Amino acid sequence: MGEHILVAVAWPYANGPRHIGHVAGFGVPSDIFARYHRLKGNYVLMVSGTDEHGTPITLAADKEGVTPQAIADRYSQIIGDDLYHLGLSYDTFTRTTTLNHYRVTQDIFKTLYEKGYILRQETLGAFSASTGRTLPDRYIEGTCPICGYHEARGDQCDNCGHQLDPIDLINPRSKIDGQPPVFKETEQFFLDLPVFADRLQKWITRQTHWRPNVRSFSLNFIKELKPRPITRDLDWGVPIPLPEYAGRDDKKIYVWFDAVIGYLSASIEWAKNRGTPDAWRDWWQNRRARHYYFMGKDNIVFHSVIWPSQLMGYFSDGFYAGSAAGAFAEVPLQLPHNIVSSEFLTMEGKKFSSSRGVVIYVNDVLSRYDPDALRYFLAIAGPENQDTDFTWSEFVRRNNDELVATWGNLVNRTLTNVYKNFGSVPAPETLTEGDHALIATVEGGFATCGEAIEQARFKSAISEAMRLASLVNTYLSEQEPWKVIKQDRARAATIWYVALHCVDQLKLLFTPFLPFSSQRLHEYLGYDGFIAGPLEFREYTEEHGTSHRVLTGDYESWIGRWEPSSLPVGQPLRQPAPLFKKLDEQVVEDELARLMGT
RNA sequence: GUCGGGGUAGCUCAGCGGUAGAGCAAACGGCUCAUAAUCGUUAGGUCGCGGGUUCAAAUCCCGCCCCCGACACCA
Repeated sequence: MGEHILVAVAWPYANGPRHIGHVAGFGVPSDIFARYHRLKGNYVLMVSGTDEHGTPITLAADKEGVTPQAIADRYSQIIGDDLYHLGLSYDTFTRTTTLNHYRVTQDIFKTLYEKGYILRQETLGAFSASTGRTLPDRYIEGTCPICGYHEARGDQCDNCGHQLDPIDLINPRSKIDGQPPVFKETEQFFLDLPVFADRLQKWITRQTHWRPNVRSFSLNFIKELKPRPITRDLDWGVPIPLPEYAGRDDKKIYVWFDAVIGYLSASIEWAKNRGTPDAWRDWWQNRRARHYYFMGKDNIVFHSVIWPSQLMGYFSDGFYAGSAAGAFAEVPLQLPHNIVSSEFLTMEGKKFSSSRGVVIYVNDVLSRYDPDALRYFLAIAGPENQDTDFTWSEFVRRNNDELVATWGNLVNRTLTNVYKNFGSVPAPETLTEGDHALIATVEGGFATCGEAIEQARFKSAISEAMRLASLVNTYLSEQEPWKVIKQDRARAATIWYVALHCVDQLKLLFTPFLPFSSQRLHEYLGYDGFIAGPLEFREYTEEHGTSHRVLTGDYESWIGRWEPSSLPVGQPLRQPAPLFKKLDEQVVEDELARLMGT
């Protein structure tokens, strides 16, 4: 009786390695959510990929004298590796430069165009004198016509704060090569957002389960909708699928229009790769499916307004949705059920900034620390409701004083005692009232933590699991089974059985957050099989001959369930080892020195 | 500038109309099975500033200060 849950995760932009702020905002939260729903027995489809079009990638390519594709290839590889090492369990993590993605994007563009939702309009654009490419407003600087500030940007003056138009700048010049930009008339395509305004307004008004800031912000945004340009004068992007643009390389679909389509195209790719090409419809053309989108606060409206408009316009038409048969026929593509946006992570009190060296890359952290240590920090101290600060001393403290001391130590003291004294799960005698009470409280975590995760309150969920772990520590301190065993071996066996049973429950409660250590614990407890198994990369070749790598996993074979488990009495334990590593205080200094050095 | 979010104990954060909360840090005590881990007790805040509404405000309203984001061609 599982539900169909689409977990749609923001697409990291492939112009560099990603820092921990990115995975804090949407990576770890979305993975917690997906893993939880799989344990619940729901049908989860978790998709994302690298976003590989747009101006910044072309600039990086120019700078290095390579092709945009080469830049995208390099960083797609690095970003995919990061997500793999962090254990983010995508069903499909692909890329926007696949043939499949181009086809889906073009079908949506073409369908919206034919249905009259895309307008054509002449606009005045700024172009680089040297390359002829579009110069985005923010890449133009000049003197502010209002305050005279010499380094005002084309979109805004940082000195007086006024919004500007690049044509108004005095002595405008390109930030890239210093040349004055060339202004000329150029045709662009616009998504006619105002025609969706009424439907958007009614739809969003009904979404009372959205976080209040997302909902009110979106409602406010749609009060002043204007047609939005969805093409750019660039040679890097998805080609415009109209006859008059066939073979032309000067105008492409805008990166934001195609990036959100990735949620759909990746789902279609997943189904195809799996050999069940229509399976994506179970999520996208199933009125009971629920779609959850995870992203940073900077791109709420792309998910709450613009992407829904694209979906409303496409509806049940076009090549993909329109080819549905049977129960899926005429069913429109489903709109988001919830938009889970995060705030931002800062670093030692400052905004992350790659160019200024204020940055901690994911691969850098994972080369020295366990993924669960980072996942723990991001889950319990991440920017869920407000900006939060990452500091190395806080990272070390959370790891040592909370993860290691409370949960790691509970597991370690329990396993080493039982392994040494009994070797297998000891048979309990009659449980006392207190024993039953503790078990009931810990098992209550499936309801309380589960409810918090469903509401995307991840900090609250993992805090509750930690609280339950410390209750078991208290229980052991009070019961003192290491003393009891000297007089009453049967009672000591019972106490250790109770503790071990609780550890077995906590293992499951922690699985969405700390999959690597929960899997190890699962094995120490003598179980076989995966509750959180390995992820894998698979290579897929498309019709035109190029291949790309997809991050995925065999999640259907995992065996954990989000419900109390019964540890079999007599099950032999395996030789235990500490679940987590305690970090030396020295790492704080070392890491800070490393930051200064970069 | 306009709109939205945030400013709560030394630190990181929760609470968001009804006698100020958690974790860590601090002080004291217990335990010694466990990665010198753990358990208990105590201490610690005029909840950014100034007004207002209310029997009652961290919580609602108004103004101000500071931080963050959006404001359409950066993603």
